Amino acid sequence: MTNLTLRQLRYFEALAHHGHFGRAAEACAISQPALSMQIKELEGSLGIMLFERRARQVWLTGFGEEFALRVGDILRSIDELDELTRASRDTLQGRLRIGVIPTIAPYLLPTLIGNLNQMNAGLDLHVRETLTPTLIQELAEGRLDTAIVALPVSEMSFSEVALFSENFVLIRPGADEGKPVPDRENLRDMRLLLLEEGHCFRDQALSFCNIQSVQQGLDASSLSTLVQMVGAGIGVTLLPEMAIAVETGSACVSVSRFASPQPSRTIGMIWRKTSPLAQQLLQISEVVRQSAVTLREQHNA
Amino acid sequence: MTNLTLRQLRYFEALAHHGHFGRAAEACAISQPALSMQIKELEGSLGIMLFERRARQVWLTGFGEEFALRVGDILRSIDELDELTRASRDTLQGRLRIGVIPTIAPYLLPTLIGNLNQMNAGLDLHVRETLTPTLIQELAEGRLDTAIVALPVSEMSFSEVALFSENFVLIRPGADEGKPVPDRENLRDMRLLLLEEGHCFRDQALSFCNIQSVQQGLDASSLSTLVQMVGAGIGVTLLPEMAIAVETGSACVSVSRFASPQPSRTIGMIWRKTSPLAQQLLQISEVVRQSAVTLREQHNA
DNA sequence: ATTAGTCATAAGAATAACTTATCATAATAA
DNA sequence: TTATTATGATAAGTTATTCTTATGACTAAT
Repeated sequence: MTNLTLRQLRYFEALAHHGHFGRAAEACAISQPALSMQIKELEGSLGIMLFERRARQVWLTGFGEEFALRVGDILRSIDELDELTRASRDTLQGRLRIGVIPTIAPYLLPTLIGNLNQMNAGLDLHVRETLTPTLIQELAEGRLDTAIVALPVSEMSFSEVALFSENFVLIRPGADEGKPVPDRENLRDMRLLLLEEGHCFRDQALSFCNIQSVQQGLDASSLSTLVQMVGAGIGVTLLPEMAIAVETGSACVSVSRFASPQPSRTIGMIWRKTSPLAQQLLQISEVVRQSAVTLREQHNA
Repeated sequence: MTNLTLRQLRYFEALAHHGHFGRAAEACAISQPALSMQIKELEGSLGIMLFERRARQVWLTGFGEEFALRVGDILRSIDELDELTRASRDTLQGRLRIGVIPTIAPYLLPTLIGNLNQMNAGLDLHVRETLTPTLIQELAEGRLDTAIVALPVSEMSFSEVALFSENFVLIRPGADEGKPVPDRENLRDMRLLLLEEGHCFRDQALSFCNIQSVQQGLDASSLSTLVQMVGAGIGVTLLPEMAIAVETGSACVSVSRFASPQPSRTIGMIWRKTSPLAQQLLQISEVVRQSAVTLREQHNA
């Protein structure tokens, strides 16, 4: 048993509906014998008659009626499966697990989530905020669908697309407002406050200053803390552009741009090359890019 | 679209479960390429990837998970369909529409319904009580599955089985108790009360008396009424054996058997020769026969 | 008695599904 | 690195299923 087919169920439903082999067959776009055979096959494999055939009419047996009710439900479920598929084919639906580094997440996500939800009704967004190495591992293991990180990541098995680049600005105590902006050489002699080990932004800042490491045990766990420390006069720090609006609102600090070439980093999106979502992730990346643009415009306005 | 098959869904479920083409194929008792092809076919017809394939692992995409949930429900429904079928194959389940003539129904049905329900848990019994011509028509039109009537019905398109025969007894006013039992010739001269036109029992009674019709407009609509009329001294009547216990309980009437050969009729069951229920109806007829036997024994005890 | 309507059956053609053999790729081991 | 192993994809050919057309059988209506 259990070799009944959806085809048989569809033919069965048609015959139950039309009560006439010829017309049911026509409705199924097949010949009458083809339908007769499938019905016969179905009844044979079930071991029960579904229809009573009489000279000029065909009707369901009692069992056939019960059967028809269930078959109707099943075929409707199959139809829904089709609808679900059609709805998901182009626009991404369902779960999307996205990882974001901590120096991007708090600033970009509010806008991004808003944009994604607006464009994509059926999206179930799971956000993971953690350091790049963890994101890379979880992405590789299939526990994330994509991640927003600083490029490059240089993983052979990942695709990456650049989204935007953001400059770094200098944050000094409020009292330093108006003082000349130091260049990278001078910066090395100032007390530069940094994020904890593991944050890519720490490495990017160090790299700009051409130093390998700093000795003092004052590393902060968030940009927000860094800015507070600068406000307290403990030292200076760098901030990615995107964080300025949020982080310097309340603290009394001075924000200065560096002379060209300004330090910067490139933010991009990565996913497994094998990911079947590649197509849609590329679309998503466009939304992310647009969210960053919107954010910047809001800031400048 | 819409040419996805149950086979594909079963293979899909197996692969989703095992996460491994080879083992899933083994579980489906097919070769690995066969499964690969069906999955590929499925994904192709859907237009979406269901699995992400990597070197040593295969997992569901987000859409695939949603898909799997629904597919699981559908396959379980199909399994239930099988169970329903297995349960219905031998013992009659579901709706059974049975017609019974009015001179049998009130006496036989209580016992019969009890027996059927006892033997047959899943039986949804619909009883129709009306005159033989109506029963025959509704049976022919497929609005009944079977009927219990007096034989013969002589319809070419019906099968009939005899169930039992029952004698007719004479019902006279209580005061006639002990008087000699008239034979059919004498009976013709007594005031014989009958059911309305259309009742087969009316014709059977007339036939026994060798008369075509009676003139008086005193026809009753039920045996119960007839007995009440006899009790009131209006005349005499005949009663089928099965009705005696119920109908003569309260009225003050005399019950007498005729001399051999006693008048009688044969009760049988009929159904369309084309009915797929034939097999089971034959079983049902055995239950009806047994119910009549039980009834008679109760009466004689 | 003949005709028309309807479903079943038969034979052969077209499709679909499967099997075995083989290839390609990537992770593991040497 | 290089060889090995595990695993899924592909190709070619076979088998099974499903379809079509032609025809038969039965029954109701003319």
